[in-house]
Amino acid sequence: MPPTLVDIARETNTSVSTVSRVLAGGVIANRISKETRERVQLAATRLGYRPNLVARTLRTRRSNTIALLVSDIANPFYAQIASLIEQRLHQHGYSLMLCNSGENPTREVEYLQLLNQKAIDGLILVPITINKDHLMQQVPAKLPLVILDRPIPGIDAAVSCDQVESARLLCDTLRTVGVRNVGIVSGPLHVMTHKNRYEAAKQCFNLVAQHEGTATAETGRDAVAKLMPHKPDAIICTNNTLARGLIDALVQIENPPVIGIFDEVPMMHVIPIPIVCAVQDINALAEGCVNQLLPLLRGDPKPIMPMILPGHTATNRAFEARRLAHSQQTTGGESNHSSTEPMNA
Amino acid sequence: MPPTLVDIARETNTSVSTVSRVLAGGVIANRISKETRERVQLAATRLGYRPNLVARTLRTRRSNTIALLVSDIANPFYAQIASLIEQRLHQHGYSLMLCNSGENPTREVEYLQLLNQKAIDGLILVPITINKDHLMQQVPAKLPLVILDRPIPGIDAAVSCDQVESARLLCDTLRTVGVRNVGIVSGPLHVMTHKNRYEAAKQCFNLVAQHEGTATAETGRDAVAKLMPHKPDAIICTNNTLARGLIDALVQIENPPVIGIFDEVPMMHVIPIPIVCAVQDINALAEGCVNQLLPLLRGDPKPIMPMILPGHTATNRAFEARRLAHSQQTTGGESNHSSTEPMNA
DNA sequence: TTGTACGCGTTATCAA
DNA sequence: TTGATAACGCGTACAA
Repeated sequence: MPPTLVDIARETNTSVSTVSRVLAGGVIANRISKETRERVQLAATRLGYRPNLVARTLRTRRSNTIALLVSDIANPFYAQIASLIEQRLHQHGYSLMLCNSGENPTREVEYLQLLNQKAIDGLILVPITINKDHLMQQVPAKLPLVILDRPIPGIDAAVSCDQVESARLLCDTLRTVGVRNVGIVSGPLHVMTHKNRYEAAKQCFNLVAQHEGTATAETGRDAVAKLMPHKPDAIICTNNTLARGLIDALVQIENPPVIGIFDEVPMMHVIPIPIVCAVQDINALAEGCVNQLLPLLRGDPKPIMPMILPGHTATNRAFEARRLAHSQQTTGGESNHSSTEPMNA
Repeated sequence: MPPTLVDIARETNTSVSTVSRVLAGGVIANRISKETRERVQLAATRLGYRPNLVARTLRTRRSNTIALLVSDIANPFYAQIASLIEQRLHQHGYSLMLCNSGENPTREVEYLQLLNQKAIDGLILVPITINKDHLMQQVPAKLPLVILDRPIPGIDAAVSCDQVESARLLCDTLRTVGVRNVGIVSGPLHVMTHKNRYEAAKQCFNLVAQHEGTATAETGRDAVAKLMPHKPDAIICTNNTLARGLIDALVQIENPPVIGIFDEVPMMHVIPIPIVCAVQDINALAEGCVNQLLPLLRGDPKPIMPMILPGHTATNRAFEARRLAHSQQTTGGESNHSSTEPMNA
């Protein structure tokens, strides 16, 4: 059994409250005479005292724990975000409870219930189908909450990339190599993210074929057979998991189309197919989350604004080569594209 | 304020103990008269009662929470494992606390301390430098503990891949394309994993150059300049993060060497450089972890054995092409390599 | 400056 | 079959 306040009190001939006050530190500890204070501290370290955080939580209703509820932690995008968030939170004395909804609304609700029961202090949420009312019904209104990546209208603490701008950039970049007819492979269109991206892409080009399925690599792989007969100039994927499957199947095909991807795909530079991705600044997203959350945790009443990061695109080397070829082929010049920076692995 | 046992007791004219017993369910609930039992259950659902898990934990010393302490959750290898573990644990009613040591021993110890204080029920650990004694000093001896990926001598609950076998397979496969002189790029050699892999590779080939650094993509990138002048037949990386940097820098070079990687690298198939990886069966690792952990949590006294999964290698298409070319070039035949299965993205 | 006593919400023990 | 009561370990209002 680890030592408790009682043990220290007995050891030092004081009471639990005295010990508690000493170990609380700061101003409250200064109300204790220097002499007993030192005696208590000595005994505490000698006994190797560590406060029981469960008891403390029960008493204070604060667990120093934040929940991160994402749709898929296996997705490198969320994995990297999780890593950064964990680091920052740890610096501030918070632990991280990892919750994976797996795009499953039931699991999402289950986890939201748990938050109250476990006295979780705050939540960083990548929501699924949920709308604001439905969400607020599951979660105490006062819970510090930051929405990540998929903004929900009406919730102010949110950080995401400018989806419209991203889509526009992606399409513009595709057009620089003469893309007109596209195929789209998407995840389930009842998911906001997929739907928005799908619509955005559809609006910009002549849609010659599409393939919808679960947001898995398998769907991306299957799309090849379905889309290629329509000879698209480009294939657009509504997320990176789909893209990975697509690319994997596509690389065996001679003269593959250009690929446009919402989100980025690892090792892009090394892939011999022209690719352009709408990348998100993962560092800024994670940083933004934490910076929105911390004031809320403190009860800081300063008004919070949704944080919308600018969109970017990144192209790989094969795409740049294609672009060069295309610009020479058309007019022979005017190569004045705002050069997108290379993606860093 | 959410309703408590007291509220239900008042509402139903019973006592907290009765309510507690009813809601405990199972055999203990059957000792309550059917009539009051139903009355209590009705009130509970009507009030929307949810047990306060913090209070329960304080009383029972069980939090239904497992900690997963990994070296880097941003690494897709651990991210995938985390995802699978989370799913399985969630099925069994456990939550997951995500801890990232970031290969930093201090952070590791900090987190180990927290486990006691938070009444965490079990730990899945990817250890850093720690040896058994040092570890057991930080962690209560009775804590259900499974070591993942980096076995520690003397700890029985462990699941990992056969490192020796993996290394041998990797080297054998490299030799099938005539590799003799190698460069090695490694993470810090005081880390067990890197050291073991380094030694294994060194033993099999003629080492012409090496580069050691932090286990980052940057180190991999830097290695190119340092290793290439020695014209190695192959470059071996002691993990996937290093490999990603290396490949990224290498793809711009004409006539790149073969690459051997401990761990796998995403999108391998699509990369136009010959690659062979020692892959690990992520599903089996995660499954193994949970299967070792659950009996320990139940206090099941059945003896646990370290679980060592067989090693595998995977090659990409470029490697297979090289292999074909090589076998034709040498003797013109005897192409009887146990064909390694293609990697699935 | 210090100590006493209560409450956080549960589970568990002991009587009735 | 039930209820009163004591923990679990901590923080804190109130008293001294």
